[in-house]
Amino acid sequence: MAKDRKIDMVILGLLSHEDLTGYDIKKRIDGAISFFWKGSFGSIYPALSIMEEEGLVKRKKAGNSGSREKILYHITDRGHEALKTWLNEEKTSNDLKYETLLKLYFGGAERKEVTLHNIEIFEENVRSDLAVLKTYKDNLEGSRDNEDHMYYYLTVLFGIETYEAYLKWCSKAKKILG
Amino acid sequence: MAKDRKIDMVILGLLSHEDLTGYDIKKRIDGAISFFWKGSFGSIYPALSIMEEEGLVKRKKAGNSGSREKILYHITDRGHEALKTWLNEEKTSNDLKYETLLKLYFGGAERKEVTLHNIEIFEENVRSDLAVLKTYKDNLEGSRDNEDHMYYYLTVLFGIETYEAYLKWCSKAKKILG
DNA sequence: ATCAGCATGTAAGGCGTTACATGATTCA
DNA sequence: TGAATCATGTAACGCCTTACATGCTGAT
Repeated sequence: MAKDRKIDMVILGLLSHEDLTGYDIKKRIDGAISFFWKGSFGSIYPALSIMEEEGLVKRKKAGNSGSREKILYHITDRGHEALKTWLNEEKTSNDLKYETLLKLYFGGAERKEVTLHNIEIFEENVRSDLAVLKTYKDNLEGSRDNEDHMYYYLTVLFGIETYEAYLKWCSKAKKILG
Repeated sequence: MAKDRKIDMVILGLLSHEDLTGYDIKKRIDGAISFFWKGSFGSIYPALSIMEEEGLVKRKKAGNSGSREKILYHITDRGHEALKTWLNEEKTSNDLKYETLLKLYFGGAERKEVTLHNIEIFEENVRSDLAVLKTYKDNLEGSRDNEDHMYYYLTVLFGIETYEAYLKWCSKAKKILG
């Protein structure tokens, strides 16, 4: 297995719920996951090929006759093992790159208004993302169902908690700079 | 200028305060900045060479005689312009990769205890980082000085606010999972 | 008919890390 | 004298993004 390619784990995690095509995987990543991870076709398709060779996933023909194949991937037992091994690894690295904070930190090189404006841009983005997260939360709380949704629910709660902290900070920061 | 190499801006930002060697720059990045940005020698030294060619920084000899040169870099006017241009760009992308949340999201593939344990690992890391940030804050509030420290202070506040939100979430999550 | 979305993939290149190589200086 | 830290740099490689190339399918 690759040393550090987390996209593999994203794919295995998604496939542990259901069989998916590469295209489906991309859509899932662009959904709720996009708040804490990203991935492009250019990383997904090659990863699927490599993992197929490694026996972590396998193809399931959707049985379309003459047309271009739509490739459904299925997780294998070895794939499940790899996923579990990763979940049990102590080392978990969160790689956070806030360009917003970089600009803030070096704000002294420009007029105060520029920094204030940058905070406002950040604030608006956070506000709109937070609104999305809250609809996710409401939907999840509306439909009372199985345990699997709980993990999804917890990531949404995480997002809401941190985004609200961002907003609180924005107010404070604007006041201090003001 | 490179399309998207933010390390350039980190370097220019640091040099806008004082002349530094590549080694110094690395130390600065590993300090307070490390909470929201990272950088290694393997990216710093090449970036300095490229930026020197572009006229954004220039060397200042420290005047050491026979020994291996210690290279002090100084920001040029063009460098200052580049920094300001970047500060004024509307597009600011925060690239956050939380492996912790990835593991949480796919927690359904393992026993609940594994997820609980992963949350606890996260919680402990956050707790110790938060303690560091709070000492930064206390030091900054102790020494009442110039405006430049204000930007640094705001990034520290940001860290404290979000880390406290993380801890709040950890408690909630453990209760929900428990 | 045409356009958006479904679907798979490749190529080029940028960015960054890790590990290595080298040597000076400082302090116990 | 030996270890830690200062200091600069390169090489190999890994990972990812962007852009491109190609064609199908379903709705209006």
